This record gives sequence, structure tokens and C-alpha cells, in this order.
Amino acid sequence: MHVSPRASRPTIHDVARVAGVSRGTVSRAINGDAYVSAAALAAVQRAVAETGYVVNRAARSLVTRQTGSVLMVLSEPQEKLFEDPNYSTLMRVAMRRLAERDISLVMMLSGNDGDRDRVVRYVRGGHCDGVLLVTTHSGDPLLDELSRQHIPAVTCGEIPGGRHQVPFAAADDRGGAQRMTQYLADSGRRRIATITGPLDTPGGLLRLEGFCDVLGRKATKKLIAYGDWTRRSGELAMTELLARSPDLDAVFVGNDLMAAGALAALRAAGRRVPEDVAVAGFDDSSVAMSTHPLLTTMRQPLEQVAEETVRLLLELIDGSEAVDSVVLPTELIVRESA
Amino acid sequence: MHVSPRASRPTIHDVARVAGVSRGTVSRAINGDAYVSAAALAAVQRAVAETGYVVNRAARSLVTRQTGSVLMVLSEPQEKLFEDPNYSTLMRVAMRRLAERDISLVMMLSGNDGDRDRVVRYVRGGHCDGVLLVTTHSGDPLLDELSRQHIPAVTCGEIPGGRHQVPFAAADDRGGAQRMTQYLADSGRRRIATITGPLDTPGGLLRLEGFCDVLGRKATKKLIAYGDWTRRSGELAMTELLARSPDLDAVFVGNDLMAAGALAALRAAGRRVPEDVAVAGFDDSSVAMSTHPLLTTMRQPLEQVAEETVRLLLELIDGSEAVDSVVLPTELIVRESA
DNA sequence: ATGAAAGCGCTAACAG
DNA sequence: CTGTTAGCGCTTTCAT
Repeated sequence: MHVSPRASRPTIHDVARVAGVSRGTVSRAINGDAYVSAAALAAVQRAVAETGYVVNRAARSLVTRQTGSVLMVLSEPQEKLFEDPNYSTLMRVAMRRLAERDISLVMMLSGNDGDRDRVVRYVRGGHCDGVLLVTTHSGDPLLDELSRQHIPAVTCGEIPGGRHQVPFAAADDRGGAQRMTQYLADSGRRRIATITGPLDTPGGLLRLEGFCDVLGRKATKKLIAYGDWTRRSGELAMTELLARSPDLDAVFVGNDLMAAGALAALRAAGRRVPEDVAVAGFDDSSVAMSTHPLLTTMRQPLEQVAEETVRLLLELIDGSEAVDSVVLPTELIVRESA
Repeated sequence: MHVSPRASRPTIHDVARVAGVSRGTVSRAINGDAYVSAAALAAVQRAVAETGYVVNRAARSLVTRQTGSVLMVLSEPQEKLFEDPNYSTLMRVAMRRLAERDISLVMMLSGNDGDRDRVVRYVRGGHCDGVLLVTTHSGDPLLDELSRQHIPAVTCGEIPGGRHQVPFAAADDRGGAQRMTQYLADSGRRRIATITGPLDTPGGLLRLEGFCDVLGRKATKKLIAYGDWTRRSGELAMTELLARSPDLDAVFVGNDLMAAGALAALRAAGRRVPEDVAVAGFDDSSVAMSTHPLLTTMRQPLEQVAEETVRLLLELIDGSEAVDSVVLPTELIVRESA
């Protein structure tokens, strides 16, 4: 006595029988083909409701060669993946916008070689109609595979050192950094230091460049320290800066999380913020509102960046040959720390 | 002149030709069937490498009626979705563990009715082999669909008011709350208040119950305020408590984020922490290390909870008729605030 | 141990 | 406008 492991679902055949039309007509009705009589359409709709029919995507994929899904690839080392609100915003927006078009979002990690291999196999297998890249690095073999297979792909944030021309949407990191540095200088700060993110990330590099654009020769090595976006690294970098340049009176930090770390280091060193040292962050993430003092920072239009990223991908999937990358303006948020 | 939109991929047919065997044999070789000669196996492997063959999942699904994918459903209103590290940990662990078995993770939101509908259709369509529920509420129509279709499902955190017996993995919220409340009492605190999470979430309800377990009749209405997990709600609730019970000397807050808000309210009211008022959180999330003073809190074994959740689901997918839910112990982390 | 052949459920080309 | 038909690429009997 074999019990079928799962109730078998109604097929297009059942719908055709109930509606009293052929399978071809059902297919046309379902897919919004113009050549369907009103009567047939109504009959099919009734039959679909009655049978509880849901299209079998595997069968459809087999013939259309479209999968109805988009792959989002997260390429950071897994641990610190989600300290950054960038990811969650993009994910949320992508889920919403793709769902509207009945495209499903599948997520894969690509932190180590094994992962990367899996992702390449997945893409090569044609299992998705497009790819959403997050923090991809320049040498990633996935980029080659993508262009070889002509799979639509976009990245959220520019790929650093990109010889590959994957379109992207991003905040104006460089301009934002210039703006903040200028603000610090305009406030009368004379010895302005910076703590950068990893220089192999666009945010890390571009924000440092913006800083240097404004300060020019005054941006000496002694005033630049390197972090990795984590709170802890900000704390360490600040301690180091204090040792190297005890007379600094301001610090532009590459992101809010590191700025929170810097604040802790400053407090430990007995410096008052902002009286002795002004501290500025970048992102306007939620931590900016939970530090003491409240953090002055550059707001990134995360939501918009995410929206644009997804829009770009959708356009490509819909057949656009090429799309233009977009860069969105940042906004200075003055609170207490600078 | 029609250009094919995408290079056509090698099929099992190509592999068979190159390997000099039949398609049936290739299929057996690929799927690890025992009845394949060593010679045939080697030939197939060589041919696969040579052709760059990757199985077409859609075709396979069509016959096996398995999809090789798991659906993760996020049922919170979209905005505050990711303030909670719970989600990201579960997602990360799920991606890793599922990838190991070549199962892909698709994510869907189910915040409003439209979303919920889509999810039900997706599941009804048989588009996934199992479902990972996150913060599902008791009345969710998805639960009915799941049991009707006999689709394996587990939840991360118990479903409140659950008549449905979906297996789950969770931290010991109630025990943890008891432990923390007891710690506060043992420290000599006499007027202990609490700020709860939403009572329709397991964490919200169970942590309040744990609080009441220890305090008994001393847990009066005047000492209980309600929040919604957000920082802002914690700040508001604390302000309210201070107005109602100015003599309180400790507060057990349902999560760290609200505790950060409570800290701000206390500071605004001129109370010193922990001298005047002890503050305790729950979760040991990253904000606990960025407050001033550092937050004393209960650590949830998030990573383990996630691991167990996924393990449970995989067992179900592998054919277990039923699995037991698991509850993991929490740990008291004493820092500066209490 | 292997080949041949029959579908899985669907779309699309073709007649009508 | 609609029915018929030929596959899409794969697994899985059934013979051999």
C-alpha cells in the first residue's frame, strides 16, 4: 500500500477539462495572451478558482527557459555580513519589488571558494534570470561567468577597481566625504584625521578620496588610520590616531559603527566630544542615534539606492541592452558629536 | 537573423554522446545510483567536465517533484524587519547549511494580505520542499496551507498561541527572564519594573511571564510598560514608568534595543545608571556593547537556535514523520548597567 | 549494468 | 479565436 507522499496538484489539463476548453487555450488565458475570447477567459478563470490550480513553474521554465527568479549574492565573509543596514535594506526592497512581478529572490553566500563555486554552477545552470551582486570584489570569477553567459547583473555599490562594466546604483560616497570634511574644516577644526573602511571596498576608498580632496596636503599619513567597518576596528584606529597625533581636534570616520568605536576610545582617553574632538560618521545608520553624544553623520539614501539597483536589474531582464549606473546624493545630518 | 538570447547549455544528451553511453546511464552516474560500472562512471565524469554540464533543475523537478529549494518567510511588517539580529543569524546559518546540501534558499515577505497570498500560492504550487517560518502569527493562513499540503515546516521561535504544532527551536525566554529578574532582586533592588515586547510575540509574552514568575504579587501594573521592540518605544515606556513609579530602582527590558532607549530616558530624567536605577536588557545584541554604560543582558544562543531550526527542517525534508522542538539555555552577561 | 522509451506539465508553432 | 501537437531536459521503469 503506497501512500503518495504529497497530494498531487491540479494541472493545466484539469483546468482545461473543467473549463471545457483545450490546454492551449488555458495556457493562453493564464499568460494573458490577446487571442482568447471573453467567454473562454471567464470559463478558465472559474475553473482555476474551482480547482485551486497553480502553475507548475518547473514545467513552464523547461519550455520558456526563464526561471522567474533572481539571485542575490552576498560576498562578504559571513560573520560581519549583517552589521551593515545596507544589506537588509537592499534585501527588503528587492523582495518587495520582485514579488510584485512574481519573481522570487534566492540568496546565496559567496564567502569562500566552495561558495563561489556553487554560485558559478548555479548561474551556469541557468537557474536564475538575473543576479544582484552585493559587495563583490573585482577578481570574482562570478563576474566572468556572468558576462560569458550574458546573464543580467547589477551591483549595489560600485565594484572597486572594476574593469568589468556591471551597472550599479550607489550613494555619492566621494561627494559625501568631501562635504563632511569641509563641514569639519568650516567649523574651525584644524587637525582633522580620518578612519577609513577597507580600501578594497568602494565606500572605503571613495570616502578616503573625498577626505583627501578637501584637505589636500594637510591629509598626512599620520592623520589616516585604517579600519574594517567594525566597531572594534574603529576603537583601535582611534587609539592609534591619538597616539600618533595627540593634537587632533576632529575625525571623519568611514561609517557610523566605527565612529561608535572611536567615541569609546576618545572617552577612554579622557577627550570630550565635541569640545576637544569632533567626531563625524557616515551612513546615518541606527547606531548614530544610540551613541552618546548623538552622532553627526552623512545620510546615505539606502532605500533609494536599493530601489534603483533593483530597477536597473529589472530593466536588463526585460531586455534592455544596457542601462546607466546611478549615483545618488548624500545628506549632512548634524547632531551633537560635531 | 535571429540571435538566440542566451547560449544554450549542454544537456544530458551531450554528455551521453561524449561519454559514449546512454542518457539513462548518465543520469544514474550523476545521481549516484549503485548500478553504474566504474568505466561508465569515469567516462561520464570526464564528459561532464569537458562539456561543462550542469543539471537543469527545472527538468529534474518536473519528474522528481522535488524542487531543491526551501522558502524562508518573514512575517513582520517590513520596516523593522532587520533591527533584530535574530533574522540575519538565521538567514546566514540557513544559507550555509542548505548550500551544503545544494538546496537553495528563497526569501519572501509576508507583511500584508497581498504578500500572504503570494506565499500561499507559492507553497501550494509546490515550489519549495520545506518552509522556514520567522515570527509567524497564530492566525496566519499559511499555517493551514502547510498542514493541508503536508509541506515540512519549522519556525524559529515558538508561534504564540499556537494551536498548530509546527516544531520550533528557540531560546529559553521564560527561564532567561526569571534568571535576570532574580539577579536584579538579589542585587538588592526592591522596586523592579519591566518593559515588555509585543505580547503577541513569544519573546514579548514569555519574558514578561518569567518576570512575573519571580516577582509574584510585587509585579504590579504600575511596574509594567509595553513596547514594540524599537528603541523609541523603550524610551517612551521608560518615561511612562518613571512618571508612574518614581521610586523604581531597576528595570528589566525585553530586548537590548529598547533598553538603549530606556537608558536615554533615564539620562534625560537625571537618574544615574546603575547607581539610582539598574537596567537590564535581553539578547546581548551588538547594541549592548555600544550603550553607555555597557548593558547587562541575557545572551540568547542565536547561532545555535538557528542551527537547530535548520536541522529540524532538514530532518523533516529527509522524511522524518515528526521531530521534537528544542529550547536552548540563555546566559547572564553582567556588564555595567546592573 | 545498460539502452530504449515513456512521460513529468507546460508553451508555442501550426493548422484550421 | 481555438484545438492539436511537438518538444523542453530529465528520471525511471522495463527489457535485455
